[in-house]
Amino acid sequence: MDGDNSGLESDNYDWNTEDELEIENFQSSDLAVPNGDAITGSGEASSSPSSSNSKMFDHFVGMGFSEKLVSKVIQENGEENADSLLETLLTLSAVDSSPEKQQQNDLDYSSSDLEGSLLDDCSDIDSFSDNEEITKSVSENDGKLLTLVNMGYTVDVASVALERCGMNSSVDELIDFICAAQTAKAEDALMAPEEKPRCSNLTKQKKRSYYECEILGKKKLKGSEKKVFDEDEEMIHLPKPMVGFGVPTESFAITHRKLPESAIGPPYFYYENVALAPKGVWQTISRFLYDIEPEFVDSKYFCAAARKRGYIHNLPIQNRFPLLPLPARTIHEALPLTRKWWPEWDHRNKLNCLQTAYGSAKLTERIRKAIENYEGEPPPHVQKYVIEQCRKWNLVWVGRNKVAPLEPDEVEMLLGFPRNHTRGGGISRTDRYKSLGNSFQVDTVAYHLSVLKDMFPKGINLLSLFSGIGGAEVALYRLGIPLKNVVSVEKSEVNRNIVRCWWEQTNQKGNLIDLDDVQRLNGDRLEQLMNSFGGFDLIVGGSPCNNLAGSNRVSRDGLEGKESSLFFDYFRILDLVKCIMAKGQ
DNA sequence: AGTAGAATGAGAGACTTA
DNA sequence: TAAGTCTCTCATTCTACT
Repeated sequence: MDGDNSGLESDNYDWNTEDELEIENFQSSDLAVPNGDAITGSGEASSSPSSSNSKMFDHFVGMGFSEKLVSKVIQENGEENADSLLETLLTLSAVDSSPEKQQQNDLDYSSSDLEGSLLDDCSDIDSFSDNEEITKSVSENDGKLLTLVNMGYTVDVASVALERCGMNSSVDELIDFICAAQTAKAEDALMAPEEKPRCSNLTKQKKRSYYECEILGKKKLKGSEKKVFDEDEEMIHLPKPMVGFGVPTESFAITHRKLPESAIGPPYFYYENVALAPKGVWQTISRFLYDIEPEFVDSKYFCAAARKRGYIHNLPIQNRFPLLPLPARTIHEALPLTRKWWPEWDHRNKLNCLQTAYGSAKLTERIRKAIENYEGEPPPHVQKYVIEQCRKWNLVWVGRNKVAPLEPDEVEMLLGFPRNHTRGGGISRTDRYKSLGNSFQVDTVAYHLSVLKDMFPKGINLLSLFSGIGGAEVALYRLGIPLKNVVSVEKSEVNRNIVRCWWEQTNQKGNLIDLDDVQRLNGDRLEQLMNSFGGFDLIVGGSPCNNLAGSNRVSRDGLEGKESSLFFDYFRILDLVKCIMAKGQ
């Protein structure tokens, strides 16, 4: 430890939340949609001529233009050029929107409306990005209107916001206005008049718009303006060394931080994902999770294997303590039997990240043969090949010239789980590796959660989302924090069985409720559960990393990817719980 | 049907060198 | 300082085999 803590200072993060900047990025970029599909300029409408008419019509009506206006403009201009159609519609509607008419408009659209229009708008936005003249040709207010429409708001909504906030208002102010109106309306619809809790989702739609900006920003990276964009948009820098607010084995520690008002519990929450996500992902996650700075930690400071992860939580950070005994932190300590066979030319003392795939027996055989071709120490090129493969697949030495992948029980041990935690119950070896590879490093998580022990001597109620094999539950149990009621949501049946089995084996006194799908966990169900035991003390979850992880060559689509977009369900549920608990107070 | 083996790079940070 | 090199990454999918 060189005492260089600069990497941990707050200026190591760039929390540039300049709305205008992001909106600019948004405006001039291609569009992607939450399911991960990029929408190309051609658009669906033009790709299916048979339904072209109705689609173009529906497309603009769906954006909020009146049927009459759309019909008229299509009639006059044809439908070949969606860009010029939109321009005409925007110009006409801006002129047409009298204040009286706007006052009557209801600031009402559902999230599906937003998504729908976002989807539908793609071709237009893409084209706009290629045609700066169009943007320049409209007036300043038309530009703001266009920006809002591009972001998925209907023309009516955008017009009303512009009218109410005044022509000099910034786009950010306009978005704030729309968000506030939506929230007020949503609360009216959802809550009884006498009970309207102060709900943190006041900023939800705004945050959502940030998310959309992020998608666009990312797409832009792939374009010709990459360099400019990189310069303009400072990304989060990972701290070096990656020890978060502190780890037990290093002297450095930050013990105080100021959380944003909206971030403060109850409930406490704890979110986890891969540290090395595509650029912009952690900024988005952080913005959704109440602007809390992520704590990036490499579990190599806790055990013998690296695991670079980011954690966002609202837990206190002073008086943390580690699980005892402290785990072995070198390969030789963790796997003493390997020491005998470890060649001098293999200088590894830490394993790389324990992933879901593992080295094959055939590979280890090839390595053995490659080494056995030589007497004594193999030549440098062979050494290089062997070391390369060993690092790539986390192979360890188990005999003379013989390497092997870690056994599942060794992975369990390295990750802080009890031996045979994932064994049995009909799970295959491959699936054990997969479940373990997707799991928490228990010692790391427990260190962060340890502050709860004094606060909840009688135990906690836990909501565990994306539970996997129960890393959070195991961490809390090993900390000696009683688990009173645990609602565990996990899609994989074998994983649910593993947690259930562990629950029974450890003679838990509490109540375990397991559910299978976060997307089906709605407000009613949550309220019902929370009413039965009085709310959650802690909400833990590491949402899927499939579309964020560097190992994924096929679908590293970012936070809008098929699985990784489930992060938004984590946020949704967290926000719901906050609302319900606020209501109950 | 279930499992293991193998092929499939990009992206980004760390580090080195000119 | 800039460019080149090295290193690592909670994965996916197809094929062959039992």
